[in-house]
Amino acid sequence: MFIKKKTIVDVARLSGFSISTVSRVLNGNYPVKHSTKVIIQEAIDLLNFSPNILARGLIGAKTFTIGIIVPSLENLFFSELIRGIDDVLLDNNYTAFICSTNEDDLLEKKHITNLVDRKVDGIISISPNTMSTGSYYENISRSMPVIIINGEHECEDCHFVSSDQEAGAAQVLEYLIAEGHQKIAFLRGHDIYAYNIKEKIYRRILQEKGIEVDESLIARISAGNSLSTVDESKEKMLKLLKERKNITALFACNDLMAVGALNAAVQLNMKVPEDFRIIGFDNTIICSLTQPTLSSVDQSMKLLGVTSAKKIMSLINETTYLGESILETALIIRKT
Amino acid sequence: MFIKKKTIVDVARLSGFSISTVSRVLNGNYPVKHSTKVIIQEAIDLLNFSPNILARGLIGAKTFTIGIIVPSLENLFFSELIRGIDDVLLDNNYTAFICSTNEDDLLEKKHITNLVDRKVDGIISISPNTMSTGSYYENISRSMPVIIINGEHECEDCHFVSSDQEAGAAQVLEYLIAEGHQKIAFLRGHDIYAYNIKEKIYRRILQEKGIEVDESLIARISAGNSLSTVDESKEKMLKLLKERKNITALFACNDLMAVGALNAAVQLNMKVPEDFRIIGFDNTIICSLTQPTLSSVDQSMKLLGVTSAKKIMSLINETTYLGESILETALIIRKT
DNA sequence: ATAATTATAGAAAACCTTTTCTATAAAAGG
DNA sequence: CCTTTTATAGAAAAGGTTTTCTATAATTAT
Repeated sequence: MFIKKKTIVDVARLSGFSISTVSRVLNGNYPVKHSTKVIIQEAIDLLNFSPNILARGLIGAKTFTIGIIVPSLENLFFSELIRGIDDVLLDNNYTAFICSTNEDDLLEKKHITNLVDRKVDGIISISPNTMSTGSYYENISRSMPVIIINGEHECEDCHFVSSDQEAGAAQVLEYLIAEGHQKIAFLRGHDIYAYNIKEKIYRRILQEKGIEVDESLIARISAGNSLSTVDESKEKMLKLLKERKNITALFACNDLMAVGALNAAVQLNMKVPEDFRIIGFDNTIICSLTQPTLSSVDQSMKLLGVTSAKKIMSLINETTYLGESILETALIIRKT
Repeated sequence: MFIKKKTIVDVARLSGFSISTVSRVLNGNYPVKHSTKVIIQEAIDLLNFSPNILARGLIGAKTFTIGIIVPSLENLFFSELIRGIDDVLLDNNYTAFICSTNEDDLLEKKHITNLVDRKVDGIISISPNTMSTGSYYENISRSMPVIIINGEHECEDCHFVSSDQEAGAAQVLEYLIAEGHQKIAFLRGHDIYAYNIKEKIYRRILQEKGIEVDESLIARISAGNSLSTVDESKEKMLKLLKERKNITALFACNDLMAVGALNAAVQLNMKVPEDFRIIGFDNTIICSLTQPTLSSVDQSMKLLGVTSAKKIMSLINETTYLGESILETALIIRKT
């Protein structure tokens, strides 16, 4: 029913040269006489031929494919990150399988095995559920390059790229405490590194500053990166703010949660930031869309993406990459 | 350096049966004696074998891969759409190459040829630049199923899934005019179908209602789906609102543009919606995050995604799909 | 009991490349 | 002018599957 794509055999036949020679022209890795190169190139153009990447991958060479595993595409954090990765991949003729786990362990595992079956040349996983999928990454990191962004350093052969979440979180807490806040709530998602590390810093800084950690000020929602995160955060914060009227500030683990909290505050007719200061994390574009605009910690997602992509390219091509693997964060104070 | 993945040969050797029989167990499309099936399955499990999808694809069968071409991932419209597609793909053991064109013709063409070389089983393209890439789609639609979402019906062998953008746009204009607005601005992006059709309706409805179309009220920004869209729209609207102080309403082609316009109005201390009514398009989650919340036209992106994915699955598997290809839209009036 | 059928499983071709090995022709060296 | 080297290009193997064709064993029919 459908038209067949031209193969290297067609080019060979038309040009009058052998398959091998055509292949050499295609890859340019062996010497070919200029005149034959021209003839073959003409045939290639005429037939509009381009090599079958599956066959190329099959012979054991590279598939020019990597896998990107993200928790969700519904948080612009990941969109910007992917944009950074994509830019580098394009330059290297790579294409990505973008796999969204919807923050589901089982799905993440399924994606990993799928990517292996598809012989990707490497995997970049962003904020993975390492608690549960750790052994999977451990395993595949022995057979291909694996880069973990903003994840836990538990996998021996994995490579890591992270923004300095500890520093970012510390800045938030220090800023709030310096402003005189004592009752600072903390809003986080489920059990992954990105939230755990922030909670750890939250506890540490409070303690350092002599503020007792009040467990009832720590709120947790089920997932952190879906469209429903905003609403779930709002509900959670509505409840919390009604119960504990002396809360004056919130550190939210990402911007979606922060927006939810802001919506809750508005509904309760609280003045933001006078009655209630809110600081989010990631500094996604959403921060400048809300009214008042949202304070947040900038992670430079695009750079995070570019860095990890460059790193995985050099791992695949076995060249050395000399670049930072821990990127700076910066507290951006806006109107909340 | 890296560990080699087990192949069907390993399974055959371990189980004592031939490669063919293992393949038959794997695919379940030919009869195999129960007892041997059990033995082979044991070997498969023991070796943790799963078939190499490249090899599978190479023999001409399916690659279980489709390509998704989107203008951007930085508009949540596309995120939600992909989510819908993904859900269906997962059920069918398909994986997608998600290709973002950044609204660039050349890149879109590059993606298309790349997808063909990778032997995808089909392509879903969302809001493509058909003006310029049309012939590409025309071409590949003869060799594989192609679905165009919210695009122009210019490709003979392509299949189309769209939300009823005409009806949605008409509703907006009729609503605004019924409210008494006469000076209605229109904000659009570059030359693609999604914006062209809305402009067409804008002109038609105004005319029908006896309002003369004022060309200077039609504003155009360079691209419509990137992070910079908000700011570019804001600048454009600032200029327009300053020049033409009698504008009382705006129909923006998507939510990002509408947010930009809202920001402009706020900066000019205009009361929204009293002085200036804004209606966007797509009804992305952003609409409920702004203050005041944004009115918009709902497109049900997820359904759009699910529908096109189901359609392409039935095209690939040559089964018939009986479903709507034009989905309803609905005007959602919020606070702008 | 023998012939004809059916159930089951193996052998080999095909899919499209890359790459190693081999062969030829041209150039260089003596 | 003959031998050795070099430049160039072809032949063939390999990569891991699916599938068609073939072969054997088991069953059924006569």
